Amino acid sequence: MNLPPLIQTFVLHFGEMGSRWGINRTVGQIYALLYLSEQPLNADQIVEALGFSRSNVAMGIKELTAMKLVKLKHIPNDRKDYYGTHEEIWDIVRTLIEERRKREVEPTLTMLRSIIMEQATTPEETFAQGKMEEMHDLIEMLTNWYQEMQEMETQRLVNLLKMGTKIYGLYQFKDKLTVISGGKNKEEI
Amino acid sequence: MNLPPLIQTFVLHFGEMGSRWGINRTVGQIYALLYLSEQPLNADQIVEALGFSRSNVAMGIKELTAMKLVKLKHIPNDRKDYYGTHEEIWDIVRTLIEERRKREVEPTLTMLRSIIMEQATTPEETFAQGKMEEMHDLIEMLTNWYQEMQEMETQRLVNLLKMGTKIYGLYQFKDKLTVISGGKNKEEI
DNA sequence: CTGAATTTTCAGTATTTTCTGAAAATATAG
DNA sequence: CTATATTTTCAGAAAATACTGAAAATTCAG
Repeated sequence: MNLPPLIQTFVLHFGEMGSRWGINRTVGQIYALLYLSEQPLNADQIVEALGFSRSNVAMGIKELTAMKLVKLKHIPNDRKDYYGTHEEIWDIVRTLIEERRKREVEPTLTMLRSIIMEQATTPEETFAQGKMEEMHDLIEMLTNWYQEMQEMETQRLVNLLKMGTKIYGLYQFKDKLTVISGGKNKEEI
Repeated sequence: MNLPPLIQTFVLHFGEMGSRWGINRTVGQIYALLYLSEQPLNADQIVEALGFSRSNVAMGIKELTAMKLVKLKHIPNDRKDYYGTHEEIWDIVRTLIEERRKREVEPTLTMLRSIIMEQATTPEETFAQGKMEEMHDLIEMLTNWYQEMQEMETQRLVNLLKMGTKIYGLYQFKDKLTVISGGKNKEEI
């Protein structure tokens, strides 16, 4: 590995973190490198920077592409494939969450629903079903909430997050608010 | 493994999911089993239910205890150690997030801060620092937001989540709102 | 087409992680 | 204290995962 120390630290850290999140070290490092790079990089440049085998890099790129975290780009008059990340960081967050939702949350909800449907035959099973239903409802609530956030444009989302729980203060006044905001432009809140 | 099919499905699914989240299959299954169980279980009961070795179960319990997901309990007139999960599901969510924050988010923020402090010597490094700063600020914003949510009592949090983005409609009226909510009980929003 | 450049695949090897049995440590009843 | 019940540790075996080089497939300029 032959990188400016400042970049190397980040790349290594990201590799380690990746392995705690079901992403292997190689893949984490490749992603980190691309994230920090102003221009897209080709596979040989990645090999040069990180010191993995060419085939390992190919596999890493394949995985990142499947996760929609990395996009193939082309440079005029160059036959090589170049790869880059989303430039907007919020798009990265959205992609990450969306992919996990599809691959993990949805299958889990499906599994839970089908178990809840079954007829329990012992008190033990009845209790377990209750717990699973509770989990199902929680996951569904969080998913729905997230889905709404997903649809919001970034700037509004950021404002809302910065606002934090102060917004809850507003919620307490929602009834009063309906009154003044009423009339021609009355809005359902 | 010798479990009612309805419970077994959940336990196996949870084990697989665990491995995508940096938790090993055994640990995931032990947790799932304890989650579904009305009474706390001892290590032998877990061995019996899941078919792992006694030592593997001991290690799994140790890990879950370190993550604060499982608590040691005792049953009168029984020398054995029993283990159970939080009974309130929101406590589980809070614990999960809090532990990841401590183990992953905080070290990452520390690393990013220290890199951002360094003096860049090339345009490449300067660009990379900019990206790292962007990431730092994003993580910090999400963490702060989460921290506020963390402090909220569960029922309020649930209301807020169910409310979803509708709350954003209120935000648009916050200036008007200050007017009516003013007077003796004026509140800063 | 042809052939050079490039990417992808894959079988085998290396590494890492998980799991086990046996032994050590700890706790407690008598 | 002693004996027994129980939990924990840990070195090595087993399994899973990651990585490589070589070969196959694909792409595209001429």
